[in-house]
Amino acid sequence: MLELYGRQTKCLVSLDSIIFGFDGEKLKLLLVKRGIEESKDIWSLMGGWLKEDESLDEAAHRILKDLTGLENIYLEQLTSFGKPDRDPVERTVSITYYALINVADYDNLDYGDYHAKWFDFDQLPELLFDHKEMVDNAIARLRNKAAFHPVGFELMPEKFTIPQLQKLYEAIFDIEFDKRNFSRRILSSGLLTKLDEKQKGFSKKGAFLYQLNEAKSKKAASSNLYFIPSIDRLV
Amino acid sequence: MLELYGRQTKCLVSLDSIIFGFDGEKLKLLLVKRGIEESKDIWSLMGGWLKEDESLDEAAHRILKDLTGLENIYLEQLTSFGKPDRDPVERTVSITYYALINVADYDNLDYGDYHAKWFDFDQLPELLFDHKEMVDNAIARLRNKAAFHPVGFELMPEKFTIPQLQKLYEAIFDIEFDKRNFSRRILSSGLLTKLDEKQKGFSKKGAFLYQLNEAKSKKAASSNLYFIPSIDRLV
DNA sequence: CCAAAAGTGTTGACACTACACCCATGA
DNA sequence: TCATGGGTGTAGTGTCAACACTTTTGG
Repeated sequence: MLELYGRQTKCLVSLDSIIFGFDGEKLKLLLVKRGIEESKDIWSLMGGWLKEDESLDEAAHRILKDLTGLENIYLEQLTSFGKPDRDPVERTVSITYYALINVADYDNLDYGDYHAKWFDFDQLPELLFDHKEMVDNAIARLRNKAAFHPVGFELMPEKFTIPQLQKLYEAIFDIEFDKRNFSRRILSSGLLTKLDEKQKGFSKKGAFLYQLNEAKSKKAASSNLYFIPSIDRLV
Repeated sequence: MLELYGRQTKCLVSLDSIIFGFDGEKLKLLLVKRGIEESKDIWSLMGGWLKEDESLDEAAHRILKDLTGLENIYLEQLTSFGKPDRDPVERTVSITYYALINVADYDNLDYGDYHAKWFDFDQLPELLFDHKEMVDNAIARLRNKAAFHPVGFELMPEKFTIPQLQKLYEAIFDIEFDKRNFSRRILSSGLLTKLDEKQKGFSKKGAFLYQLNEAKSKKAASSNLYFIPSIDRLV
């Protein structure tokens, strides 16, 4: 180390979480209204300050819970942002996290004073500070991850249909897939268990419901076989 | 945001860089001896504190230069580490960076008082704090990246042979490749220009030297085609 | 002349893309 | 009965892994 601890400048550290959701049709992003003086009408990521005795992961979880009530979400760390003037009020280093959740499981979000709200990912409002850059970074990482790992299931309800899953991947990558190739690929992964039920109310024929095979998907999460065909050059 | 800026705790922020090197035979890691009171004999990553008016990237570059003299290195941000007790002296959040350089280009490193030294990657000494964890994280990222992008060339000298490049990839992944498949894959990428010279002094026959085709490799760096065969399940 | 490393081609298996028609049902 | 979305199969192509022998030359 170059210098002693004593004379170093300290700095605010914040955690900002990018929460992706899926409602069966479109990719969504969760945002809150920041409750402080200026920028009252600007939407923002779920952000807050790192406290004395918590780790980064713990802080990100605590902040998310305080702002939205969401608990036990799998958050993954992304990039740190630290330009000296990124927060005009005071210098802050911000570390981003992201998560994928199923919108239907968490639709009661008007929690506290923060008015968390789901936005269509392709119609985001203006965002605070450099939060747009954080979101761009996160979607890139999500695409990359989704191309090689079966992360999509985290966004689905417990029981889901293949066409629903396809819609999700189409939303993530913003392209369309051939449904024959898509279902072949997904089913051949062996991660899904076909149920004896069909989805009601959406299509007339009804699509079979599937469920994630937990045991197999644990294994698959750690490997890096690529998961979605014709994606390798898009990530 | 949950609370106002004023009453938040500030925190030391440090940058730690993991510098990988290759000497034609083995994968190397650059370490320095930390010059402060306790842990005098512990090797450490290139670390230092974030200052008032610099961005994270700028700080990482400055620190690397101060400790080793290395300049104009391409550093890429990795993960942040922030357990409350990770640095026993005082709470510090550390953001890691990594770089790939050719050992031969930077062998005059006994710079200042820091005694930067290259270690064989498979024979690292005990490291400071959680630096071992940082290194594990970085090698995983390097493998992932190297499997899909032609990053290996950054570690090679300007002119190099295919067998040398193969040794590098074998060092990174710690496995062996079939040399026919390896050279076919590398050459078919079109990134290399064959020179009219052979390497002298190593083998009796001598291997042809190649050079990176800069124009093509710029393009390839941004795409995500996977680069090294039979690697997809290893990353 | 021999040891040591360089260089080179083929084949079988598998995986991907492209593509079109029938099925089941609710309205 | 018809409109809507669900479900399925194949042929062609390309890419990957596996595999062994010849070449060059310094000692």
